[in-house]
Amino acid sequence: MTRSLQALLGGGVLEAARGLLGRRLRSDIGGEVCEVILTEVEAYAGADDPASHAYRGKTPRTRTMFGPPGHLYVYRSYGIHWCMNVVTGPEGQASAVLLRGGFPVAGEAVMAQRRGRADHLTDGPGKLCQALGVTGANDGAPLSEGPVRLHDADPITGVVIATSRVGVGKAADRLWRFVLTKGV
DNA sequence: ACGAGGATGCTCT
DNA sequence: GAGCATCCTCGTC
Repeated sequence: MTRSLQALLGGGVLEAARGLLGRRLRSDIGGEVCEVILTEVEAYAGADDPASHAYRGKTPRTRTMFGPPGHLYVYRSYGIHWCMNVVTGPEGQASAVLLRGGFPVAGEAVMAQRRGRADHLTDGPGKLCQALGVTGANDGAPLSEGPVRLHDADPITGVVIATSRVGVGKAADRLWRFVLTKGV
């Protein structure tokens, strides 16, 4: 019996990030069901993390990160793309896990249509949101019962590699990007 | 396989 | 007005 998803997300952000790897993420949006297994995530520790959007306190954009764990924090990146996070830790503590990639296990045709190409469907945070149909409209949605859900089941296991976060200049010494690779 | 450069618009100072 | 938690295309090797 694995630790429940709810308990995992309510705890420390690094443990939550590692614990999200290998889990199923499903979207039911626009009448289409798509699902991936998460393979790449990054941890952002709110007030303790200069690289976090929430580092300088609560703003209109970051309000959902200060809310309860287990909800989506979706923001627009570089004016073009959507990126999604899973809010973690106790309410009031703005930590979150950025979902950067996965591999498709359902709805590949829909993902390809949304992406406008057949390859590189979910290997990047903006691509993952586009493939799953996630937009700012999903910001704040609970992952337990909304259009985007995390399965509370045993995750796929493998070798986890830790690196510095992508596109982040601040706190580059923190190896808070976690990638799930195939086990031997 | 890899790297450089441009597109694009919201957020906060 | 500066700075982005990015992606795509087109050039090299």
